[in-house]
Amino acid sequence: MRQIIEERTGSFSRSPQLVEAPAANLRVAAHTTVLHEGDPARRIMEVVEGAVMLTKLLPDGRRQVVELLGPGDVFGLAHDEAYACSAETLTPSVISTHERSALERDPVLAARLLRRFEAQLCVMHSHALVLGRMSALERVAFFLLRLMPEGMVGGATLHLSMTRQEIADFLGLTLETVSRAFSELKRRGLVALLRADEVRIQDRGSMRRLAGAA
Amino acid sequence: MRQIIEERTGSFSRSPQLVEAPAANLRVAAHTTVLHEGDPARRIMEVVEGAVMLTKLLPDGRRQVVELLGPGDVFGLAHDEAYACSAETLTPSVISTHERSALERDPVLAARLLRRFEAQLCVMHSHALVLGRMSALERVAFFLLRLMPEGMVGGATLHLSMTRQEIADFLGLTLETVSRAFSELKRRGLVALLRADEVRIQDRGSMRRLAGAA
DNA sequence: CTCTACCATTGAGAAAGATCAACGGCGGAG
DNA sequence: CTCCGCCGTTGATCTTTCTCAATGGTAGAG
Repeated sequence: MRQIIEERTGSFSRSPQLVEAPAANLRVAAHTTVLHEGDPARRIMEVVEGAVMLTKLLPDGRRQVVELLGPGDVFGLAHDEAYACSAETLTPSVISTHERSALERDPVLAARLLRRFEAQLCVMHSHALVLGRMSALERVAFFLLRLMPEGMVGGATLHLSMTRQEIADFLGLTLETVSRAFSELKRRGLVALLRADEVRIQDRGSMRRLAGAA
Repeated sequence: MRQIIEERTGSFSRSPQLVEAPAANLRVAAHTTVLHEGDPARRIMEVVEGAVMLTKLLPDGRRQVVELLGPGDVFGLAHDEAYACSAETLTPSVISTHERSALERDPVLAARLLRRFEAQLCVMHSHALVLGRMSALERVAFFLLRLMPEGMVGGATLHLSMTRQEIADFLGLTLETVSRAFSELKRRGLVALLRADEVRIQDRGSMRRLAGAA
């Protein structure tokens, strides 16, 4: 896996204190595992460009995609010195990495991470509501609204860079249930499927109602 | 609700910069709603003593307990200037509150919050795995292990300060399913129920296996 | 151009959990 | 002390989602 295409020292978050804790920018292909759950947690990372998913596994192989990340989001968090999640790119991405020790030395970095952690924690709270209390159809509606930037015009079509299995692992469903939910949304006219991975939201109002005011 | 019993200016995190952003410690009775989802987010809070649960509601009344907090944990997070969750005490608690602006002025506070956010984000990742991929029995086992401090001796009994409904709302189940799971764990000898809210873990190994190495 | 993965869709049957309902116990109010 | 109300338990049934299985589409390799 780890098909890191390019690595260069970062022009990102450079500051006088950072002499021995350099930031590095990685350019990574799609479908690359950037880090592994359980590995020693040496660095903390930010998505600069692209999309990354964080996953956790149960011993028997059940998988949960715990978070979907875009530009600005932070990952590589540690519990007991080990990464709590694996991270895999969904699209070609640029990732900025920092020594963990830089957190104590670089207040600008620390402040940015603090703001971002707060945002990501709020998103996780919403996701808990989705996973704990929403039906399959509601989950898929929520997922599509979350991907579709608010200001996006009605005509624009959304490209999904996830398979049905990945969406299912994110929403706590099976791939068949996700597929059925897509078909149901299409049948109700809330959504148009140009291709399996090309979606247009037709009736945003009904989608929002389904997703519980997302 | 809001039965605040006592308020006093905090001896907590006092620092020279904090002249106009004082910390305040609140002493709060059990079963008190400390803040409401949607209210303007003016302050950020830390649990000093006691236990707090964060909840979110869907428009039709379905509820999810998104996080359980103990001493050191932070809440009062905001999305768009409004609290993302309601917060309710489970036991009599002491809560320290800070102006949000203190975050920019008090680096000690900011550093503490950064560490805590990272820990809470990791816990939320685990919880997503629980909600998305675990069976009812596994969820309840996970819940009990999470409450039972690691070092706790076999003989010690755990007091649950949550009703079956609250546990269900935390685990994404119904209260009946939670009750059945407790009975099943008892029947299998993994747990002893002295009273409905008094539990002893009898077979920690089997519990850990059920909970997927929690 | 064709073949071949892989991915998505759809259907039928099974299982887990939700819902509806009745009963029992414990604790606080009077 | 007794009553009443809330909470928990258990049972029966129903719904949703999972599981298993077959079929169809699409994109990349040869």
